[in-house]
Amino acid sequence: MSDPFDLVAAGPRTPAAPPPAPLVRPPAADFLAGLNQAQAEAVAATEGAVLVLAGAGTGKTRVLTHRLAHILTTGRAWPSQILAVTFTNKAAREMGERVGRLIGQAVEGLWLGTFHAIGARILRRHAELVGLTPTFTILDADDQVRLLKQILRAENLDDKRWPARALAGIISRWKDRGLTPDKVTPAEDSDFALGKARALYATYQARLKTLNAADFGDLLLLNLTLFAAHPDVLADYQRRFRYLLVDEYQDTNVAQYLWLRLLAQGHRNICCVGDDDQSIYGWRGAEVGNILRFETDFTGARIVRLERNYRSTQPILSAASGLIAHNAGRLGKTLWTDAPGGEPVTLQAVLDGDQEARTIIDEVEALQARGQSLADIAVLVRAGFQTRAFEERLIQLGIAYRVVGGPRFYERQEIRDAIAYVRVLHQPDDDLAFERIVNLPKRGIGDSTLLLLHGLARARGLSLTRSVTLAVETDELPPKARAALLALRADFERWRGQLGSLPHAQVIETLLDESGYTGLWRAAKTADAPGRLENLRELVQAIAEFETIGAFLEHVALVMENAESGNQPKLSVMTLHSAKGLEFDVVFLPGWEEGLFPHPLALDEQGTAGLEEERRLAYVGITRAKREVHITCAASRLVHNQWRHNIPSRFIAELPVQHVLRRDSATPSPGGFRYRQSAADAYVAAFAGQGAPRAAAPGARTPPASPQGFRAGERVRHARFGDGLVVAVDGNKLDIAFTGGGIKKVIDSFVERA
DNA sequence: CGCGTTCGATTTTTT
DNA sequence: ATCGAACGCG
Repeated sequence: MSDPFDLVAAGPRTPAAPPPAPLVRPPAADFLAGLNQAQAEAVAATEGAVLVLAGAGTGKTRVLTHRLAHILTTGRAWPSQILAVTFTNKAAREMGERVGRLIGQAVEGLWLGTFHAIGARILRRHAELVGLTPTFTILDADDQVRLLKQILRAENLDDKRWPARALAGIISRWKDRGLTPDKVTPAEDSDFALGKARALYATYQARLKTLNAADFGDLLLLNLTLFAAHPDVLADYQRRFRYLLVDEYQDTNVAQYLWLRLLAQGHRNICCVGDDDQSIYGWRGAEVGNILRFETDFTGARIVRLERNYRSTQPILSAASGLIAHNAGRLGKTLWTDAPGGEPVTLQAVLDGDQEARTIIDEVEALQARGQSLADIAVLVRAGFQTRAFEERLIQLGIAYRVVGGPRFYERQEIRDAIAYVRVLHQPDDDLAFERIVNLPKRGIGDSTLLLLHGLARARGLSLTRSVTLAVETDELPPKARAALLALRADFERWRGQLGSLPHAQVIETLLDESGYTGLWRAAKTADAPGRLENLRELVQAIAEFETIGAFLEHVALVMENAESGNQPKLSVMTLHSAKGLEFDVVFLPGWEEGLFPHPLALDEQGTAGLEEERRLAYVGITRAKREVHITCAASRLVHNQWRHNIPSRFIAELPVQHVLRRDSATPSPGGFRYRQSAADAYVAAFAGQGAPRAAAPGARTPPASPQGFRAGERVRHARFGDGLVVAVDGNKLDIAFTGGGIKKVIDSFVERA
């Protein structure tokens, strides 16, 4: 059987071209200095395939940036010969800035960006080879769903029973796996619309092509199509990219993996950085398998482990390690730190969500009173709805906070509307954009007129804009609609005419005013209208910074982010997912209950993959903290206006008790409440954390040592089980979390210090 | 065609 | 509870 992943091994080796002269002349800074041994190894291993297993807080970004600087300043490659991919724009930006700072000058010409941005860049250069033009539109999730909804209706499928959203998800997952419609086998068809999903996918792709559009998944998938059909184009990129650098490799999906494999075949210098324990995006197509299989995928790959943690205290690391050790199939890393001391992770039971918010925010105030900046405190929740209780409390007390991961700038209604105008201006055939604005503000062009235009467009194989030109010549339209369309067409022609002579930003400002769109918000008396007008002004300002409207639209679709307002320190409230990659002094982890965390919808029917991903999420949460972690669970919670009663999360019981301090609520309260409070404490004690020392018993907290002197937190080696970390000590019996996975009880005389 | 009411759904998220 | 979409009436 041929191994589909044997591409690199089989590919011809590209002859090496002479290396360029060093970018920066001596004194070339030594980018290996100041790194620990593993970090230096990861930076110095420039040739061949390298996997850097970078545990949380082990200096991953440092390695990435130093590696880039090292390659550049030693003259191994020009910036334009390096491809560095990330998942988020933020990560790409930070990498670029930090490399620039290291080298002492901005690096020009680097292929540094997100998978999607780079995919789009390549695709635009060769668009016609995959049936698009270089100005193709990039559809976001919203456009995608609208389009699918139209297709479902056209197929007479009940879009209530078969929601377009769900279909969008199915198609995206297929694209994540690198599957074009013809490659989806009947067996893989979902039960969506009675097995019609494959056919719908094909229809959708055909529609995209006629719209001259690509969705996010296509940005990579069409690269694969392009490379498969045009080996010369691929060979060109393979020759170009001397060094490939990939961040967050554990989050790559199959399509991204295949893309990397193809591009890496030239010089075969690919360095992937990631952490299998922080893979939390399986539900959107990420394949942990990519990182687990790296050694077999890339022949002769070298693996470097970064395990020395510079972020957290030992109790925090031990708690996290003990928890994640319950996962099977890990590559295995054990984080450690030199830093002495540290507070145990605290665990507290509360009665309900409100009390949880009160308890946590009280603690935030106490921290603040001790001089702790709000900017270094975070509340990390499992699900979005949990943020509400905290927001209410924070508003009530007037504490500055920000909820990370709210609607993005370009997802706001007014911005999407305005951009739809710009899209029509830039590409008149953009039907989705046209539909959005044709009757906004109201011009008397309703569903019936639109339906007629659609019919005409389909019959003639034209775009909507073009069918408007035809329709206004006939008398099929109601006079009012006809006049409105004529006026709109004339408007667009006028604005387009201005593009030659006036700056685009000015044309777009005119467009928004003259179309009546700005007026819509000026007339609106809702509280958010001024803010929306402000956003529109910001948008126009943003346009001015781009050479072309095309470049601006690319930016909006792929890069644009929320403007962060104000620089006053704020408490961060966000989901565990958005917290990945961040760090805080103090981290609060509310909602550790069965029914919420692990989330029932994440637990798959069979197998433990879902549970393990939830556990990794918990691991990500704990490892965000530098100094303090506070976990809470509520006995009852009001969800969707219904009381739910939960037992504490199984993850609580999985924390090594030596590093957990159970805190009983000491809130002075009226009689009945007090009784119920102690009931909540007893409740937690009954289910979880039984062995954990209680805050009420001060002085009894010196970590016990085994007869051989082992203490929790120590790294040990066992002849049979390998390396591990002591997570608990009970007499001469040690609970050890082994690197290979699992916690085992071992007699202390069978292990030695590692 | 536009507005108002009713019904239904509600993990995690980037691009 | 709350938000969004869909349907039906004026």
